[in-house]
Amino acid sequence: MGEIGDGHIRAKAKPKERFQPINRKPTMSDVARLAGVGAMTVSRFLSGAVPVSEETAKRVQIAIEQLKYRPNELARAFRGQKSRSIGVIIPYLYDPFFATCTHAITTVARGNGYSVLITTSNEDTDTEFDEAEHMLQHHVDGLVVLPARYRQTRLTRSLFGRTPVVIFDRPIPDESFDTVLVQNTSGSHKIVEHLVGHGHKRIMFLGLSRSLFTINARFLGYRRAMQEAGLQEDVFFGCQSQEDTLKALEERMRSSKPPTAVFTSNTLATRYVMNALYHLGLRIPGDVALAGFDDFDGAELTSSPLTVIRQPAQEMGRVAANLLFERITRGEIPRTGTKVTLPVEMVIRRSCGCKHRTPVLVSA
Amino acid sequence: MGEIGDGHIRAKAKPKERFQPINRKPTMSDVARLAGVGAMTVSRFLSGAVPVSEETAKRVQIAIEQLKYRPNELARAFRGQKSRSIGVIIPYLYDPFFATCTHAITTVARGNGYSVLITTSNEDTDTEFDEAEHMLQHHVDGLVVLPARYRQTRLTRSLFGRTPVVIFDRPIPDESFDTVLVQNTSGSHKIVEHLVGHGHKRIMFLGLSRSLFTINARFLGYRRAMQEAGLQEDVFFGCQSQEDTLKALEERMRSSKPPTAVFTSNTLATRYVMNALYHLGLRIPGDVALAGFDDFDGAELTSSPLTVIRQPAQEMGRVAANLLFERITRGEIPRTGTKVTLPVEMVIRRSCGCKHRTPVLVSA
DNA sequence: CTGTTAGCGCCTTCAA
DNA sequence: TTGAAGGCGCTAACAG
Repeated sequence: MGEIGDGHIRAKAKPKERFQPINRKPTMSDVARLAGVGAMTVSRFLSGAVPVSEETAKRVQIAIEQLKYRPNELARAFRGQKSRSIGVIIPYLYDPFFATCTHAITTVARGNGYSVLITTSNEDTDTEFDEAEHMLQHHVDGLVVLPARYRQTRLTRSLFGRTPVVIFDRPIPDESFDTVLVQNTSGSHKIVEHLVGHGHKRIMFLGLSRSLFTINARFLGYRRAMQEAGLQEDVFFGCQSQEDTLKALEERMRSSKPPTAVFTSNTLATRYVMNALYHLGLRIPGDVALAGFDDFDGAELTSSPLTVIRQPAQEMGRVAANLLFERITRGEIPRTGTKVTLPVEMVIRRSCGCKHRTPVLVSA
Repeated sequence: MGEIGDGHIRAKAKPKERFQPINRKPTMSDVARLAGVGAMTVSRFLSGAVPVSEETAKRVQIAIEQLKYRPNELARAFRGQKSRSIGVIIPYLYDPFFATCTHAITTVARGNGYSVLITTSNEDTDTEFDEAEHMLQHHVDGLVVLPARYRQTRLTRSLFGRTPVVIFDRPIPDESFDTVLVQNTSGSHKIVEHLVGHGHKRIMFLGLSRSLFTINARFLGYRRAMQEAGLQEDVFFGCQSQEDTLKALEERMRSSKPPTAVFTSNTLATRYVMNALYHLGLRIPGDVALAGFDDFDGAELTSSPLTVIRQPAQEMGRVAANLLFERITRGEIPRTGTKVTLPVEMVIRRSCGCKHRTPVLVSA
């Protein structure tokens, strides 16, 4: 008793009701009552934007601590019509490349005082659509989407209304979205050129499917490099599984003109090919040289450290997030989205035939 | 004109205001007005819990589609005092193990109609604390936390109040939290036993620091296995970097009684050791056998496919999320949390000296 | 089966 | 510098 604010309990409060009724989180007016001020004063104290007298501030501060008051972000978001959260939709979280991008996004978001709502589409366009809906219902202030690749995307500008969206890693037809990509084509062009430089004439390309944007773009780089060198293409699409890859590779290697070098267009294909080569008893780079698109943890530990094109995953995430926050801040949706294409690097190790003991980086 | 509901526009509506005023997302009452019903009818139609006449339902349905109405989850959450979202705090998203766990958590969450708010602590206890605060302000209905390991944790039951929390992978002192772990000790015991079975007498242990729960637990498994075999320990803590690891390993390998086998207690140590051995010109398993805790993508591609203990990352995530949702549903916070310890598997490849061409799984 | 009222916690607006 | 009123969109509780 005798506490500051004692006399300010509203008359209509039931006798048993103390400052912090059990089982209910303290609200701003609880704090206000305890501090003997109006709720608005507490609000202003919290926002810091409007001056509050020192004396009052102290009382409010004490009340907040006493009640362990935490502002209700839900109410804030509801009231303010903005949630201060962004959504991220990616195919899989366990893909190291996606995870790294996402990590960068969350870091930027934190820097802007934003929360990140995350979900996975499992590469399914329907799931992706549903999750986008879900995020919009949650009134995220913006979205970063790494679109699922199978079937036709269902993401359109009209779905998102005035909510900014940044499309990531794989473009979608709608021109109005901001998009962040990497140099898929010139990267693979560079690395195939490197293989050509080693004197290879028969360089095989392996990939999952030409219907995938990134894979196709990488294929085009390979094609261009081969054409420029006056060499004949040797292409296999269909690295669905270890078995398919092995079968395809075995057939080619047993042919009269087997490839002397192989270029794999993503990590999975690289893995499959390495296993297949091991299975076939072929040494890298002695029997076949190997180079791949996309670096991965452990690429330096393989029997022959891999030469690869490295994508700037962190940078991609950062750029995408910054682009998004710019849009959120500006509040305007462009008719034509910004397209950013980030450079990649070639990491020269030994699988291509180079002799370096340590990796060499080359911008591509 | 003549449209159903035309006559129901409230008189007080300004003349220019049509059903969907530009630049404002449609609300439930917009829908209600257009359908010529009360807002509650729309609410009930949406919830599906209370019957609505077929005729009315149709009108509401049409109005919803016409306005492209989307329920405002923010308002729902605010109103209902629950956000239908859970929070996940992990050290790094780009750690494949963490990412895989998180993926499983998001999958379970989606199954329950929940959203996932995710953030990273960067292994910093202060960041972790702040982020936990932040999530609580967002009124998440529950949290899964993979605690940062350095310094003392600042997470306590009182911080979270009545919000359920599941602690993950690394326990913290507070007994009241539900916790999901794996068999760190018995897993490493098993794999060291396996090395002993190969006839090794001098088996070295390498790890980052004994102050880390998981590393210490794995060390204890090593210690027990060595004691049981009557062998002498050979331990190095301090695999901070490639250099430190190389230095320590080099010294031991040049000694009069060099280890004939090495057990590494996490992926990073494994990587460092592999690089170091390569650098020292030692072959695996010819010169030194190697076995590690924690499997990783590509472990089968290394010059000598690695024998490892595999943690059930997906399963861990699933179990943790399910535990959390049980608590959320029940709504009661236990005095003493449930402790779940999941089994691990030994994946026998060739780095230990086994001759299998394909991996062999052994429960540990 | 349907409508009305009230209020969740906060902050904008207005008044003192 | 401070307070009071009102309403964001939704739904529980209570009529009808």
